[in-house]
Amino acid sequence: MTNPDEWVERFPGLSRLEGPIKGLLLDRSSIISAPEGMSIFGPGNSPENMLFLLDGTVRVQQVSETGHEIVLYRIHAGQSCVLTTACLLAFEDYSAEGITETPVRAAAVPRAVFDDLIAQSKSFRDFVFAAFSKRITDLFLMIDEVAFQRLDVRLAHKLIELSANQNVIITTHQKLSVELGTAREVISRQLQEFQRRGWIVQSRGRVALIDRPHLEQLADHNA
Amino acid sequence: MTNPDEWVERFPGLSRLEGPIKGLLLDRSSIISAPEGMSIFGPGNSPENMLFLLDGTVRVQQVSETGHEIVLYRIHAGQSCVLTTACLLAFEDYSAEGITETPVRAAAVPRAVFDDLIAQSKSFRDFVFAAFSKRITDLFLMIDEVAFQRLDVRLAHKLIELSANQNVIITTHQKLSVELGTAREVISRQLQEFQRRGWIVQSRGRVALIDRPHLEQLADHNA
DNA sequence: CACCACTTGGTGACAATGTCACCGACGCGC
DNA sequence: GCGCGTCGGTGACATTGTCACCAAGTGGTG
Repeated sequence: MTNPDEWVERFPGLSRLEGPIKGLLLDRSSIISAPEGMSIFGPGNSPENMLFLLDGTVRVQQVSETGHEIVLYRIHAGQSCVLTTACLLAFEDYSAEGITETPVRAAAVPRAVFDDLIAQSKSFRDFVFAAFSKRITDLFLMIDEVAFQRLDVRLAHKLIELSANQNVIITTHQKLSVELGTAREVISRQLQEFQRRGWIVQSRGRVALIDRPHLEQLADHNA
Repeated sequence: MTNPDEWVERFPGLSRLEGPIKGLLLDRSSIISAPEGMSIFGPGNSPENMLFLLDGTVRVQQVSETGHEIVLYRIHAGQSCVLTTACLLAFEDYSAEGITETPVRAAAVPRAVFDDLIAQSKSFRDFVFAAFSKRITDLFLMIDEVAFQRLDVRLAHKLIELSANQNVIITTHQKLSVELGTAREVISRQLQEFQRRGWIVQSRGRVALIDRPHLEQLADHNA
């Protein structure tokens, strides 16, 4: 029941669950996999199950009526898609979409089991509400950024976030513009400016971070 | 237990609750009031209770580190502050604030009772999750608007929303700029343009809608 | 009433960002 | 090689944000 090999133990928020609850979760869930670049939920594709991500990341993005795209957030290993799933169930016609950014493994929990868990376990309730709360406060922050933050600051921030200990980012100007909800030309100009200052070096489909301290200083500017 | 005078009956999402659950909710909650213009939650002011709004509206807005403000959403009679409260409890240091826009009456439910209700009633769970989901999808839409929608379209939309069957809106350019997360000067210019077109008439602290059809047409443009 | 402080709104110059049309360079399959 | 799609660059222009400043209204006070 508390076998340390089970996936539940690797979830920071779930390892503290009561023993029988863990058993229920393990018995009634199944492990699924998906390759990179696959849409796991989106318009006309509501999943039947609540997903708990074991490995990989899922990018959640949105396409507006004007044709513009923007990345809303990412779901990483150890987090759940519960809120996005819940939104899909509640409002069939919303436009967000979840796409695997890497090969992904996840535990799928049927809705009925999910509801049982909520009813029976305070720890599980706390986990779910914490996830909702975190997501909502993150969305508040994102609104603030999109509305008020300068683009050079946001871009520097995003470069550092995407680099994740590497000094080279494999991406295109187009993809970066979707990350920030702006136009490709704007990204091109900003990256040119960063390169002129000697902070980065660009090549086709690639950005190399040369002067991380300066980028971080700009990124922290009023953030 | 199902007395039609009780406040629960006036909540679209709660009137279908099981009888004993209604009783618990009624017995363990208390009715509170607040005057207009009061901050009912915000930084350094976490409420002890979950609130269910009986009368009035609460405006939730945010102040960024740059000093800019933006209105995130409103809570109307028949809705709950649950998610905002949950966020406050989970993340003490977030910057959103709830302000009464009218005199307000609300039912206050202690956290422990709230947790009991979640555990015991599927209907109550559905109510709470629907509220969370609606809020999150609304925030998605807001991000889309802030990032991609033209300001004239957003302003026309906001004027119609704020007018609510009246043809006169009592507000200032400053307040409108906070609604849309932009600058006062920008609002002034747009309203001048609307007035030049004969759609509105401005006076100090007041906007009169003259040509609602044209405003609506602009507001629906790509939305 | 005069005086003062504050709010509200107007204005022009300029910066930052978004939009559009177009171009050349690169990579890939044939 | 050739064609074709992706990637990035560029200039002109529109929209929006920022800043400094001003003028008119509003309300309080002596």
